[in-house]
Amino acid sequence: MSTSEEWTFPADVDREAVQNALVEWYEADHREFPWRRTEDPYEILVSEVMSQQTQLGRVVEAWESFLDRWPTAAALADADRADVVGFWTSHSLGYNNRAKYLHEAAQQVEAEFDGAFPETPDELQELMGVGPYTANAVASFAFNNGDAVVDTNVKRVLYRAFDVPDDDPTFERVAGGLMPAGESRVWNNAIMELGGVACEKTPSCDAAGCPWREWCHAYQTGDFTAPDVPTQPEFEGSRRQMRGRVVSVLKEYDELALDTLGPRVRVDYSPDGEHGREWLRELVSDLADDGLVELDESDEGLVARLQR
DNA sequence: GTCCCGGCAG
DNA sequence: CTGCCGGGAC
Repeated sequence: MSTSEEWTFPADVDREAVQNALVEWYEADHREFPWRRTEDPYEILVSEVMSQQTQLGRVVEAWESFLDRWPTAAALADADRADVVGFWTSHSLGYNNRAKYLHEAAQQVEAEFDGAFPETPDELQELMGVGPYTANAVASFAFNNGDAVVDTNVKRVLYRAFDVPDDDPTFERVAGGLMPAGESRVWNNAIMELGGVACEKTPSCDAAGCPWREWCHAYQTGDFTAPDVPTQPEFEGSRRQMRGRVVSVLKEYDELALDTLGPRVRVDYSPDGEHGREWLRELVSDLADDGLVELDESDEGLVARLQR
């Protein structure tokens, strides 16, 4: 195990051979995803946002029908927020905030970039919901103009193959240094493919024909430890689950009084109980602060609806 | 239970 | 830097 100070790429390893081996391995065979056949930055951004914390297999259908409904950034920018969030929840795409971010990003492209999609990682990061990973991914896959992406896959691969210390700035430096200049499109696809089908948590080096076996520190030593990924809190019964239910229920109605919404969110809802009106009002109020839900006074008291 | 091509707000 | 954000698949 090495430390992060002065970590340098192993001197006895031929970087160019490492690069070529991976690119050739990728080009010989890889999974076909529809977003790997487009260079439209909007279409790629949609795929990247959907892919965050959601398995790729489940994204394919959602991606196609999302683009069917909102084919361009301009079309999405004109959509109602409620429709975009409603689509998100009905396709079980997770974190509804990401639907809002995507909607906002589309509006930024129209308003701040005059309809011309940004092409550099720095400009892309100005879009809502786009951080370092997504910016480099879109710049790479749409414009072949990105830096090395660093996600949990890439970290795991570098950590195992070259014993890179588990430290974000080091991962970034090493990933950047390993990427062949001007080839971000194929490279970032290839290294993430490696993490996805060969160097998974439980690795399949031989079965997947990993192209780095001859250099791989883990393959040599048999120690396939991976960097720690913070384990997520329990989902069942969580606040996140309840938020999801609120959005999912509101999608089916124009508006709903809190005491009508409550029982559809929790079977044990009772207005004055522990998980009652106060609890629900706070939950919905936070969703309102997030821009996902609206909360209004009416004759029947407080009513909630998806935010337009 | 654990994983999944992160990012935002405080 | 920390807490938080959904939900299906395995």
